[in-house]
Amino acid sequence: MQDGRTPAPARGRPRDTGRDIAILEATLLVLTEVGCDQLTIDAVAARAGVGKPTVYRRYPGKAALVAAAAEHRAPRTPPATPSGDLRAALLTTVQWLAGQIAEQEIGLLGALFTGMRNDPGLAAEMRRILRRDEAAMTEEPFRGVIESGERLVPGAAALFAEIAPAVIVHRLNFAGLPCDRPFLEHLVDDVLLPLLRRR
Amino acid sequence: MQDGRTPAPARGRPRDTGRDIAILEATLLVLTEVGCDQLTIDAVAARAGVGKPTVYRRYPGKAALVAAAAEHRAPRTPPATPSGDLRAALLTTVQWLAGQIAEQEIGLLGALFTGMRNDPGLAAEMRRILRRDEAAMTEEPFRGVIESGERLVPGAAALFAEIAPAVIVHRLNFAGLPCDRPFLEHLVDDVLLPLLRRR
Amino acid sequence: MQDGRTPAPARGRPRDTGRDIAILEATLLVLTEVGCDQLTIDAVAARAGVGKPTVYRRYPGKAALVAAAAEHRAPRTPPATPSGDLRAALLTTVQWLAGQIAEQEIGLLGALFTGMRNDPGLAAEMRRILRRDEAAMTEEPFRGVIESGERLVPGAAALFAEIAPAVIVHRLNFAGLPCDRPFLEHLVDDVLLPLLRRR
Amino acid sequence: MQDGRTPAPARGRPRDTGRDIAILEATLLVLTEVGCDQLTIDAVAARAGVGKPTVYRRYPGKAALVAAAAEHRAPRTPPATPSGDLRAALLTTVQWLAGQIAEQEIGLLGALFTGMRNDPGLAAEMRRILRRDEAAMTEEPFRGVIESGERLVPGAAALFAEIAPAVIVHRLNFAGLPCDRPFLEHLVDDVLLPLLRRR
DNA sequence: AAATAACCGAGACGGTACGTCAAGTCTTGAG
DNA sequence: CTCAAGACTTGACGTACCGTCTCGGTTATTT
Repeated sequence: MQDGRTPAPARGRPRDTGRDIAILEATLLVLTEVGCDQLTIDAVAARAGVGKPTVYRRYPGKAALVAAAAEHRAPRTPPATPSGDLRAALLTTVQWLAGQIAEQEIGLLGALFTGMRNDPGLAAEMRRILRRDEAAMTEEPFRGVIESGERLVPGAAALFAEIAPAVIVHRLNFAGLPCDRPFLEHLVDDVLLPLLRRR
Repeated sequence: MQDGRTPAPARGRPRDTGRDIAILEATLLVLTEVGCDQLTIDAVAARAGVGKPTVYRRYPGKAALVAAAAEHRAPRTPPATPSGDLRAALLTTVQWLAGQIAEQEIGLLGALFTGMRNDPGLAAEMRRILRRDEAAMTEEPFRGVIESGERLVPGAAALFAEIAPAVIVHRLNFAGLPCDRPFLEHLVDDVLLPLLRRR
Repeated sequence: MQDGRTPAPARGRPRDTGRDIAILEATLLVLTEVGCDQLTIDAVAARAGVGKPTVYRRYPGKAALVAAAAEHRAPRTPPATPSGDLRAALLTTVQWLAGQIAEQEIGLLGALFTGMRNDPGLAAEMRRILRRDEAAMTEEPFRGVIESGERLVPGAAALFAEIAPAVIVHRLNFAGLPCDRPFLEHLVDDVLLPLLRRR
Repeated sequence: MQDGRTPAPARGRPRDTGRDIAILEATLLVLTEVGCDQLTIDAVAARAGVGKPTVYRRYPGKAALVAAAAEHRAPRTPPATPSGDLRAALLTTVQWLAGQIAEQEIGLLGALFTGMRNDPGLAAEMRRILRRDEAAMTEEPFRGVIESGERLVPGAAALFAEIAPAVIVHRLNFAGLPCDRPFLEHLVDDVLLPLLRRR
């Protein structure tokens, strides 16, 4: 410890960037295999072919690791929606949304609950990630609609982002029911369209 | 599937009912003190004045114990709502609902995610408990309204039960924002009332 | 209460003698199967088809139970020995003795060590049993010899009882070698005969 | 594979030798305090100032731990014996031998019986230790005697090693009697000297 | 014949130790 | 200064057995 001024003069051996990626992808693999609370740092390190301290040098604990893995996922871009047909656009979006949540978020939710109580900063970070994803996925269906002259209530996109993910997550995790086509049509026809369309 | 005969001949020393209660109440105590994932069976046993095997004889693990403790809580009855005023009734109910979720469900959610992956039966059990509570709390606000002549869409209660808890849980846990008065008024005025009132 | 003279008026139901035997034989079985320290009261009770308190009503613990089981064994009578031939008599006896120790005592020795330190009374009891057995087995070879005119040192039987079992046990348990024919002949020819014969 | 001679490339952090010693000495301490079957791994770990897994990383169980502790003892060298006087030499040696067995082997015998059934390799190991000690202690008394011209039977040392420890152990553990001076003189005068002296 | 008292199987109980597992830190030797 | 490997402390895990007790029920003697 002889010099504190230089921000990062890269003294000694620099970190291997390949390890960063290997760790994150190993985390995602283990996460989907055994779930979040069964995930162990040892397993991640072994899967990534790195030592345990190499993981701890990057992340302070399991929660931060899972958060970083969530961040690392390929950015999820919602499918293009047909302009002019609000119902079809909403249906396409919620269908894709339900698939994403069902497939990928399952392990993440546990990590979120686990880590949030012990580390508020981490909680904020994970919320930021989730919000970014939701924002991306809720802009799409209204892009073409506005041009088409369909009349929507003010703040329709925000309302959609507030309700659609909530109802889908709640159905999957608390009701334990699948988000199949009939349910998604019910969601669009009985909830979203009545709410978002200008009355 | 009912059996007309005695379900169990009650061989051997019967379990001490006092211990059942002591264990469950100790669980609730520890749960609220340290949270769900920090809860240890040893702590529960010590708090209940009971040996560890006495806990394990009743529940196979932490998740089942927390589930049983949730079941054991005094049944939560929503407050009476003013007849005739749908908006006031909804506001009263969502306010109480938000309070319940914020205060009590905190530990349960973690347990739910913890146990769901390993034991589908346990997951079903916890969902049953949550649904029972939600059912009780969504019947109330529509009791007096129907008589009052206010016109509601068909299946209004089910729609309320589908949306209100979902949005509240999502806001608390994923957005990390409090369910304060302005939010609840927004929920009632901008989401629930437009949806439930006959258009 | 009209008669106080009988030491045990046997009020109430008397103990089932069949259980006594079942317990002891189950003890011997378990003892030879898993050894002494792996023996559990539960296993003995289960094997005997009785409840645990039925065992504890008779014996205060594992050590006493094993001691009683040792006592219960069929009294071991050494084989008849040829009169007049001291060497043959000794060889016959040590051969039988080695067989007894190798087959039966293995589990008992552990019990002896286990129980002796905690309960001096039990230790005395077990020593009494062992001594009784040894006494019986060391009288035989000298019965016919005395009449035959062969000259022995005074206290030959005691000397035999002091040395022969000691050397056999030591070889089996500490050296871990079998007491085969060559060893036994060595024991007789190089140790016992030179010692016992009047010089 | 460039070097076949190094037995282990010593990857990772090597074991702390200080812990090895601390564990063994703590084992000996606990052993002499509470005996062998009352010895618990937790107690040893606590006494050594060491975590339980640190003990289990080195030894698979209680028996192996006790065996290693026996091995670790300072090598026990018998006292020097007077040359030329066989009786005095034998008496000195058996006296010391009886003291050693009475004081130190107490815990070991239990461990031996405990571990022998489950792990034949361990049993062999303990026998090796015991034999090594016995070998050391039986060489001494005959060192000076041979020069002195006293005539001994061939294989006198082996005979001594075969009989003396056996009789002493048997008296201590099975007869439950102390190895006091009269007994030791009896052992030397009535057993050892008649056997070992050339007739 | 009825009452009494000890017996019985089963098994719950508090307790103690077991042996395992994971978390997060520290230490080595190599690069 | 980083890396892989792995030893380290800590602490909870879930299990096994201990010896005791409590239950419902049985069996003999005593009244």
